[in-house]
Amino acid sequence: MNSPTELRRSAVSANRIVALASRSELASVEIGLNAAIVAVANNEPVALIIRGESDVAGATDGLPFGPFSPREHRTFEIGLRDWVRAQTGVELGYAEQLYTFGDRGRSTDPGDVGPRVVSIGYLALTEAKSSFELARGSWNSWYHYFPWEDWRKGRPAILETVIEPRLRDWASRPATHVSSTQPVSRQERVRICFGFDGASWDEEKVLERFELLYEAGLVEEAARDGRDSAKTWQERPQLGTPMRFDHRRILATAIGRVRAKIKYRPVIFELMPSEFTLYELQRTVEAILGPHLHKQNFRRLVEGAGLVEPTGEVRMRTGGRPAKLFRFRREVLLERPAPGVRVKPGKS
Amino acid sequence: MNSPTELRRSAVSANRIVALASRSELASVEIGLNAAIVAVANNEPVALIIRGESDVAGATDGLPFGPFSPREHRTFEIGLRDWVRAQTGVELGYAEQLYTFGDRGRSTDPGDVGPRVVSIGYLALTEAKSSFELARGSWNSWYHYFPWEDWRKGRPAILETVIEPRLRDWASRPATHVSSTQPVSRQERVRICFGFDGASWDEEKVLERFELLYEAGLVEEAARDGRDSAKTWQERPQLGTPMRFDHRRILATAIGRVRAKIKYRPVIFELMPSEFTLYELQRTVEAILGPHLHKQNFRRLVEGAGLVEPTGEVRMRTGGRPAKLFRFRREVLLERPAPGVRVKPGKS
DNA sequence: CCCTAATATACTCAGATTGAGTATATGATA
DNA sequence: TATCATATACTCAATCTGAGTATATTAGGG
Repeated sequence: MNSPTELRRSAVSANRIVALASRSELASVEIGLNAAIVAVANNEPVALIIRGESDVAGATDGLPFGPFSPREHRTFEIGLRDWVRAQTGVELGYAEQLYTFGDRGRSTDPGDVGPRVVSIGYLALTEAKSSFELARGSWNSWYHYFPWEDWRKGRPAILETVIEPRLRDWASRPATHVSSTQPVSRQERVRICFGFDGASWDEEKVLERFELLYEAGLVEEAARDGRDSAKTWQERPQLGTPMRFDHRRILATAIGRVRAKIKYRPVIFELMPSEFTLYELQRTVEAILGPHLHKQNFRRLVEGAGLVEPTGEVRMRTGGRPAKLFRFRREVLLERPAPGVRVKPGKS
Repeated sequence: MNSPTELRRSAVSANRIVALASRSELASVEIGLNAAIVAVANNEPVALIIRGESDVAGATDGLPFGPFSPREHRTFEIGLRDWVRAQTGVELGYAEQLYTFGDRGRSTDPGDVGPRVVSIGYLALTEAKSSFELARGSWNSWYHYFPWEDWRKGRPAILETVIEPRLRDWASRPATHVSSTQPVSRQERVRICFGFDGASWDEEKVLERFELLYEAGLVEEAARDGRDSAKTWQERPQLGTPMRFDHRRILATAIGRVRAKIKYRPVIFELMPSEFTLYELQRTVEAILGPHLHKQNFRRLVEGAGLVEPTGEVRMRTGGRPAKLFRFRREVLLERPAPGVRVKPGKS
C-alpha cells in the first residue's frame, strides 16, 4: 500500500534550488510531523491521543507529534515511524501523507518572522491493540472531538439543538470581508456542509464542517486564536473536546480521508484482525462511516468484489447461528483497479 | 473550490512545538514550492514548463518553482500565486496541494546535513491562454514527458516495443533488497501498473508507472541520480523527455490527481472557456484521461448530472449541424455531494 | 437547387448494478 | 423442545450503463 519511496532519493538534486534561488529569499523553517493514528476498538473509531500540558485555553489533548530531523531520517515516513514507536510504542502499518500545514499565525506583528513551524500531517491506520501496550497516550473515540459526526444512532441531536440555530444565526450576519475566492454564500455553505434544508449529509466533509464551525467562532480553538466571530457569542457552546494547536483540524482531515479512502482502497483491513466475520467487518466500516448499512447487500458487495475469502472456520457464540470467518484476499489488489468497500448509506 | 484557509491561522500555536521538542533536534530546512500548472490547448493537455540551465544529465525542462518565504506570505497558496504571477504572468485560478517531497538525496555522506530543501508540490488548473501572454516558460504537452500515457490513438506503441520487454527483463532479476513493506513481486507490480497480461490499464496510476520505470533505471533521472539499476542497461532507451530535479515525478503526481479528480469534482471546467459545446467538453476530458469516450453516453451523463446548461446560442461552422453552446452550472455544487464527470473508457 | 458528407442530437434496448425486501439455516437458551 | 437471535441465502423491481440505431441540421460540390 505504501508507494515506493525510492524515487524520492532524487531529491538530492533539489538541493541545487538553493543555488538558483537567491539565498536571501529563503527563510529557514522547522518541520514538525503530526500523526493521526486511527484504529477501531469495540466498534468505536479511535485516535491515539497524547495528553500534554494545557494550552492557554485549557486544551490538553493533542496528536502525537515530533520534529523531523533530516540528520537522522532519510524520509518523512521513516522519521514518523521512528518517533511514533519511541514515543507511544505503536508500530505503524499503513501510513500516508495528509496535508502540509504552514500558515503563519494570525499575529501581524511585522517582527514575527521567528522560528516558524511547518507541520506535515500524516494518517496512519493500525489494528486496535489494548491500551496497556501504549507507552504513552490513549485511544480516544474520535466522536469525542466531533460529536456531530456520529450518526450511528441516527442524526445526532446536537445538530438540531445547538449547531443549526447557531450557524443560521452566524450565516444571517454579513460576512466580514467578501472574498472573490469564496463565491458561495454563508447560508449555502452551511446548508451543504451540514445537510440542512433537505441537503444530503456527506460523511466525507468532516474538515469542511469543522472549518465552518471554526469560522463561525463556535469551537474553542476559534476563541483561543482570538477570532472575532468567537467574541460575538454571549456563551459559546462546547462543541466537542478542543485540542491543542491545530490538531483538531488535522484529525478532521484524517477522518475525512479515511472515510473517502475505504470506498476505493481496501484500507479497512488495516483496522481488522487477520480473521473476522462479515458482520464484524460491517461494524468496523460503520464505525468509520457513521450510518448503518444494509446487511445483506454489504455481504453481497464484499464477497462479490472478491475482497475476502472464507477461512473455513466459524465463530461460535455469536448469539445465533455461527458466523463464517473470513480473511482479506490480498490478491484483489492484483485483480481490480480500485478495490474498496463501495458502500452507500442504507438501512440496517 | 479552494477550502477556506482561515483556520490555518491557528498554526500560530504550533510555534510552541519548538518549546516542547528539544531545540537541538530540529534541523532547519528550506521550503520550496513547485507548481504543476495544467491547461488544455487544442485538445492537447499541457503543463507550464520553464526552461533552465541544463543539469548534469542535460535536462533543461522544469516546473515553475520558487522559495516560500514566511516573511512575505501568510500561506503557501498566497506565496505560490504571487511568484507564479511574477515569474510567468499566469494568474492561477484553481490550486490544490499535491504532496510534500522531502527525501534526502542518496548521498550517504554523513556530513550531508547542509541546507536541505523540502518541496511542496501544487497542482493548478487554468484555461489555456495563448503562449504570447507568458512572461516566461511555455506550454508543453505532458505526453512529451510521459508518451506511454497517451492513449488517444490507441495503445501507445512504445509500451509494446520498449517498455514491456525492458520491464520484464528487470522484473525477472531478483530485487536488490526484499522489503517487508513491499509484499508484491516485481512481476506483479509491472503487470498491474502497465496492464500487461490482460490486466486493465488504470489511467490514474501515472505516478506508480513513473516510479516503476525509475526503479528499473529506465528513465534518465535514474541514471542521473546514480541508481544501480540504471547501470545494468547497455544502452538506455529515451522514455520521454527528462526533467530537472524530481519535477517529472511531481508532474506525474499532478496528472494522476487531475485524472482522478475530474471524476468526482467539476474541475474540468477550470480548463474550459466560459462557453463551449458538449463535444469540446468531451475532447477536453479525453485529453486529460486518454481513451475515447462514448459520445452519446457522455452527453447523457453530463446533461443528466446537471453539470451544464444551454446558453441558448449555437456554434455554427462545426462542419455539420450547429452545436448548442453550454455553460457550467455552478449550482451543482450546491445540489450534489460529488459532482464530476463520472466517465469510464468506452468507444468513440 | 439538390445530393452527399459531416457533425450534432435524440431515442432505444438489453444487461448489470443497486436498494430493499422475504425466507431459511443453525446454535444458544429457557 | 420451543423460542430467540443471529447468520446466510434468495428474490424482485427500479435504476444505471454500455452500446447501438435513427434523425436533424449545416456546408459544400455538382
